[in-house]
Amino acid sequence: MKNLLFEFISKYISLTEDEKQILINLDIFHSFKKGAVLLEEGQKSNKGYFVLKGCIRSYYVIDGEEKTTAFYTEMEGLTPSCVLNGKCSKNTISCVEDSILTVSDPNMEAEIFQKFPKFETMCRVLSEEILVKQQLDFDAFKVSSPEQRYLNLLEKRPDLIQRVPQYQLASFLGIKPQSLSRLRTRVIEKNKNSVLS
Amino acid sequence: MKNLLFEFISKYISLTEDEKQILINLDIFHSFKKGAVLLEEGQKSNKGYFVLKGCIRSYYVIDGEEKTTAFYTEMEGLTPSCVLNGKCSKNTISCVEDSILTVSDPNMEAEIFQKFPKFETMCRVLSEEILVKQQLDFDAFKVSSPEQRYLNLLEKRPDLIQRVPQYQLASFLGIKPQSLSRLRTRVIEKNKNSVLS
DNA sequence: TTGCATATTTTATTTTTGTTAAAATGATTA
DNA sequence: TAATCATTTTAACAAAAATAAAATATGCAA
Repeated sequence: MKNLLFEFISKYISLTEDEKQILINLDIFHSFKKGAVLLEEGQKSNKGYFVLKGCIRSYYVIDGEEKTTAFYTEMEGLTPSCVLNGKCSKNTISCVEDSILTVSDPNMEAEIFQKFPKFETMCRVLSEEILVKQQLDFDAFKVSSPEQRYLNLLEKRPDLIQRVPQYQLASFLGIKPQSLSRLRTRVIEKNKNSVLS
Repeated sequence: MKNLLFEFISKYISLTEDEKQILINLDIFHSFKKGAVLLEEGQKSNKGYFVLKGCIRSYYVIDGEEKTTAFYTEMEGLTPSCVLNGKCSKNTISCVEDSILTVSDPNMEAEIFQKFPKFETMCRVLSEEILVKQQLDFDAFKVSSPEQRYLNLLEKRPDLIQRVPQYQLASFLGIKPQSLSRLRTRVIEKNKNSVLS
């Protein structure tokens, strides 16, 4: 598991064995069972997560209904908003599958950044990359119809459609589960026709 | 104008006069006329922008129609995706108003980061803050109806509704100009009733 | 200033999604 | 296995958005 993390880090900076050992000594690797709650609505937390294996999701409960807004899978990281703004969380973070995650907090980061400035450089670069990626995702969401969003998801993250229940995908796509069900039959119908012709 | 920038920076780090002078010497302050294009679709660029005064927007041209996805106003910054991924830009960045911006590129950043590591810390923190803020915006967008999005914009960025043509706001809200027009009359109608009762 | 061209907003018709309710299917476990 | 709970599908109807077309506003040149 550790190697997954170091392989990922190696894309940005190179670490000596000593540096790796220091990271390991921070005891950041943790396993969670499917359904485990990492952050509960109304609570505060200073923990950030990085997915080595598995899948976690963020959701809000609005008028008694779960609204899923994000999924994080292998090699994706998440810092809940409450870590930075100190407010109570409006959303819940939980594991969709059994997962292996790294867990860290600002104190640990400060310690590492002080010891290895290149680690802060990596985090800056990573953060900027993710920001750009998310901006593109947001753009695509805005300019697309629900059907286009579904087709786009099918292309870009086909695994999610397998790993995650449809009613969670629906709010992730900004629509209701019933609409997603309808939309899918429509898409399948169209494909039939285009294959025939 | 310079003071606006230094005031902003002072929220994150403190700069000596020498450090400020070095920043000024980089010649990052530039004025642009309304309509000026900062980045054109299909082009590459390594320039990032920070708005000191004015307003710039990002838009895509899809099937001959402009789809506005973002506005940046005072004290907001933008790094186009092509700066990081090196690909041709899919969107256009242009000035909605006469604007005063800082313009920078990765080389300039590298130079500053090397001279003042605290500057890189600021950029990391800023980037993480913006990332969290954008995630919250994206979440709110997903769980809201167009009408709720409009009301939310009215509350959070009322200036935009004054500064920007309605058809640009529409795609920013993920709908067509026609729908926004109808939606507004609906909202006004509701307000009438609630004022009467 | 008028008149024209373009930009922007509004108004009708069609399509899609939301809503509510219920049924069908699938998974879990007592 | 039956019983329960979770998830997906289907149906009917209301509401909202997309599409298409018209109306209005704006900027600019003669």
